[in-house]
Amino acid sequence: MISLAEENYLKSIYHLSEGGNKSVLTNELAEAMNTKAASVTDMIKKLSIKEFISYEKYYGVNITAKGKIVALSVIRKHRLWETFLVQKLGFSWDEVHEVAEQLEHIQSKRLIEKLDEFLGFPKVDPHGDPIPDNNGKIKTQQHVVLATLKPGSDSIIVAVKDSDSQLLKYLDKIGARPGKKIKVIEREEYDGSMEVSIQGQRSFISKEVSENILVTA
Amino acid sequence: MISLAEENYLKSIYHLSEGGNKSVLTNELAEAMNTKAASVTDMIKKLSIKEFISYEKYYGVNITAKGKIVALSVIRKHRLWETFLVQKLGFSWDEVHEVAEQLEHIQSKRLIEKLDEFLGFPKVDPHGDPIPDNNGKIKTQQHVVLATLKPGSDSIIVAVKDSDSQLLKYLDKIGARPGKKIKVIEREEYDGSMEVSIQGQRSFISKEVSENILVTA
DNA sequence: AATATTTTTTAGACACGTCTAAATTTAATA
DNA sequence: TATTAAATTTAGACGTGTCTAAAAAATATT
Repeated sequence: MISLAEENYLKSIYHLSEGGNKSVLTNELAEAMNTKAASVTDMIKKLSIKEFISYEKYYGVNITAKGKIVALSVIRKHRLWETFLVQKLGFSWDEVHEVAEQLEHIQSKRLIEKLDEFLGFPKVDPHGDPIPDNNGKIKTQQHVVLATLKPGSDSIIVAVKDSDSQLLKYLDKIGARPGKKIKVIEREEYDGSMEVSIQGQRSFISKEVSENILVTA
Repeated sequence: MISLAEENYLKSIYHLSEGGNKSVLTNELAEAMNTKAASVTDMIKKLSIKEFISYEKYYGVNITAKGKIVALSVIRKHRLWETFLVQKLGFSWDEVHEVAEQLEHIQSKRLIEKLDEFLGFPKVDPHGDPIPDNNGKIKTQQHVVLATLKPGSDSIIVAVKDSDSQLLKYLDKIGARPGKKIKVIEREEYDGSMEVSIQGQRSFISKEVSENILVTA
């Protein structure tokens, strides 16, 4: 059996390693998990014994294939629940993260299969992030950070990086949701801020914001 | 904050005390919680300090008004989720209990309000048990155990006591679901078994079964 | 009423997940 | 390269919830 804490660690390691493509350092994890480095070391040892990660002292951890399966299962559940909350219960996309953090730990294969079916087998969640399938396969989206686009560029928003409620509320206000067309009108080299147009609505956005918006390449 | 274990104990105490109408003994609780008497004593002390129950050594526990609020909130969530699983996800009523045991601990007022609305503010769950309202008010149903009825009696099934999957599957087979009319054809005094008719379908049921079926008075 | 039995509580222990403070290792800097 | 700084691990502790074995209290039996 895998505990709630272990699931959360694996999910975090998966994300921080960008899907298992690089190692994750103790302090990074401590920051992400809102805990202390010493606690991370303890948990890392346990996950290592259970072979969910490989771990070399002082050099960070790497998630194993076995660990990835767990992480992707949790991520799948998280994103399906978020979709449910928005599409069926009428939550707005900035309200779903915390609740989904709890729902993602419900253990029932059947529940997730039924939920997936009930939602019409969605491919992405309300933030545009891809939902891993039943076998842990995830479509890595071909995307680019809005901040890197040059003036005149035309593209479509595919996802939002951060799930911070404040950011999402703001994006909602300027109409920036996955699927919408976005055009870069101007870009200020000094601070990286830009003027964009989303469905005719013009907005000035800071670099912090444009770095959180992912668009088609 | 109240822990998962504490919520489960309070729920159990509420049920065993029949809604707070009698005290609950340590061994009863241990049996219900699938744990040892010593563990129950430990937890009882904690719940007592937090004033969810009152407790006199060697004489069992009584749930307080404060404890009842917690218990009823958990029961409300449990029954709403069961309703969701059956009505929206297509679970059968014998499959929902375990999953609802997990879902009942999700902490989000908003989620439960939305879910309630999504389900059309149901008054009873799939087993016929009343769903407490937002303020912890619960309609105590006027019912009688089928086992006590005399031959010739006509009534309507209102609920099923046990949530055991085997029992529910069996009841499904003989058509015994809340809302259905049931007539006692004959009753064997020796072992308490009876022949009943549900929508024209005749079945012989043992005393164990008839004691789990609640009907209108 | 004295003794035996059952129920409940206490004492002491353990796994989990966390912490602080100190020690160790690696990386950075002079 | 010697020293300082930063990151990481170890040691020892704590709260939660559980357990077993033993002690204490209540109930039942002779």
